[in-house]
Amino acid sequence: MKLSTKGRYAVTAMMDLAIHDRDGPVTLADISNCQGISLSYLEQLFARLRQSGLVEGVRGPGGGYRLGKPSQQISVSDIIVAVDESIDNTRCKGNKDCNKGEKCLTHHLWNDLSERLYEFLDGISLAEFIKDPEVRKISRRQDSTASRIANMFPPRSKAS
Amino acid sequence: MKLSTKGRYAVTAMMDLAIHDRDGPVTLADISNCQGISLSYLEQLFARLRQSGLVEGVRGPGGGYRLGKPSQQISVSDIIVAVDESIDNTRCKGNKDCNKGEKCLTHHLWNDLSERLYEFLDGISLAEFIKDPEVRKISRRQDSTASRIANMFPPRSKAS
DNA sequence: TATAAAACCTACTAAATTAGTATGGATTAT
DNA sequence: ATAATCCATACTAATTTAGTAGGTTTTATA
Repeated sequence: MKLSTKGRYAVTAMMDLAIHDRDGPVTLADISNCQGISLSYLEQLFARLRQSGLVEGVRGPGGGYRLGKPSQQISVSDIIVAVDESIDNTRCKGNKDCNKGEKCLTHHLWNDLSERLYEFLDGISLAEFIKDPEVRKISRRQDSTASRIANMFPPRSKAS
Repeated sequence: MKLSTKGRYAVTAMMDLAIHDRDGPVTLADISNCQGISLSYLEQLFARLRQSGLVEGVRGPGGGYRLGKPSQQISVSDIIVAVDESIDNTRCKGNKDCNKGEKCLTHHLWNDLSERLYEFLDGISLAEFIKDPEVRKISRRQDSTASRIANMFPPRSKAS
């Protein structure tokens, strides 16, 4: 279990999808503008998310990405595991056979901790976030057609 | 809250100190040998840990590092915060004033998540790990004089 | 008191990861 | 046909992680 800005980008992008789930697909250009992440980098992240079945892409105009399954079934762990590579954290995987005895003891303890952390984040689903009162406000403000049209004239700050 | 191999090194090194707490100070050379981390890198990490009061150094022969406070009072969060720099994760700190409205909403949600994670890891102390049955076995095996002498003739693999 | 073990300190370099750029193709609504 | 969008690959830049090198200071102990 690793947690870096890369994972944060993926999680916040997925939150975005969850928030607008009923408004139809969200384009990466939107997320890029809204969250200040480069478009191509997002594409790389979403390639992974797609491979893991967490999102599905819709091609062509009006397309974008939408969640690959209900937000209740997508956990924070799922997202992080999808984008961060495996990390193979100790060689011996906590089997404590990598250097007989003490050397591996701390690896074993670390693996226990890592496992607890994973389970903790696995217990938090995307669905929890869209229940946030702030989210409901935003979400209500944008009916699907309005947001669709708005998406066609994005603010275009400077994020390519 | 960030979680990288750097944080892992610090946590496992601290576990080492906690395990051998009653055996007198543990040298960085030992940890370097046992865990395969370079000595100088450990020195850098321990400089931080010392600044945070999590460890105290004992100079001279027979010296090393020991815990700066009881293992019950040192949480995993404490350790990670000490070594990983702040990460200033979103500019606006979840105040949602960094770009009026939606842009910041996901930041806000991320901060909530980050906070929950922090609290989770803050609830796990070093003391919990040394209760592990494997640990007690190792710990019992090494009385203080034996380990002291052993430390003077380290295995010296290749870690400088 | 000389010696060596260790912490402590600083500057530099190497490796890995994260992030971004560039370019083009494939699909599809309009 | 056009343009919006996903999709894919290759490359570069920036940042972080990790290690190297060279010291100094402190201190137990022979």
